[in-house]
Amino acid sequence: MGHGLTRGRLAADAGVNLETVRYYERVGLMPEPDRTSGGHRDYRPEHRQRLVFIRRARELGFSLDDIRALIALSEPGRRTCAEVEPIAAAHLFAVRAKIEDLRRLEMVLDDAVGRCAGGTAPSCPVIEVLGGR
Amino acid sequence: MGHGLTRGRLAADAGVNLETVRYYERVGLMPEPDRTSGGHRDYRPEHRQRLVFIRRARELGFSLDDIRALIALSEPGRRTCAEVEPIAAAHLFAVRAKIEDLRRLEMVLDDAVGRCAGGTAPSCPVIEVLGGR
DNA sequence: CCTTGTTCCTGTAGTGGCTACAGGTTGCAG
DNA sequence: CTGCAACCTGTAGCCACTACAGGAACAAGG
Repeated sequence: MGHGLTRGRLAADAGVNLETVRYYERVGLMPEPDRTSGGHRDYRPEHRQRLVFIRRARELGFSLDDIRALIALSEPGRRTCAEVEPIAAAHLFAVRAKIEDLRRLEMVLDDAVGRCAGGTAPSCPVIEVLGGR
Repeated sequence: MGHGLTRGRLAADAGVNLETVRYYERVGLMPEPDRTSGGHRDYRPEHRQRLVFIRRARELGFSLDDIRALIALSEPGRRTCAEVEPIAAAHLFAVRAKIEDLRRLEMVLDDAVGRCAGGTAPSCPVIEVLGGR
């Protein structure tokens, strides 16, 4: 009955899990599509574009709240850059902080694991780092 | 009535949220302590040591499942290193993978934000990266 | 037209690792 | 003995999904 895309097709096309589509609709990230006479969702190409947008933004680590804002700002007729930049810059900042955190923790782990590899010591360097015994 | 530590005291000493202590007990990471006559938890120093262990392991990014294993392996009388090393090494591997992911994404973001800063362009590089318009 | 099998529908519950709240009891200091 | 802080329990919420159960609709083959 529908002449557009089914939910399964849309999800596959955009590279997103089937259930995730319904979730995005529920939280207001995806607009409610038309329905077939039988009640099945009937998507159009703009839905696919929107879903790909969301997927890419998620891959870049933006939160769903950020993505809501980015979607609003990507509507035609907006002078976007000035409004988009702070969101992206804040996220970039957070990403860099996360990298720093992980690097510090990589060093501690690497050191402990390196000393661990030695052999059958009576106490383990990894456990020691954690304050055990 | 209790001559040990209260939950609040334990949590503060170990640098952990009050409610988190109860949560760790619920999921079997912290042993159930004795109770006062009135039903309040009454912790002893070994509880604090355990909680600090958990907190440090969390800071290093270990999952609660990993931590359960590490705790078991940190019991006295275990020849730990050979058994601890694979857990820590696997985690180190995951941390490095995460750093790689974040670095890739940092580059994409940095590039887009850099081009964004330019000014009042008609279309925004960040939005373009995401496939919008 | 009818059957078959896949996809879809809805609502709900679970994941990890907490955190927060409500409504009530206990502990302790003044 | 009063007052209030800290505790008690159970439960719900957070994020971003993912999975399931029980049933209806759709597309293709006979």
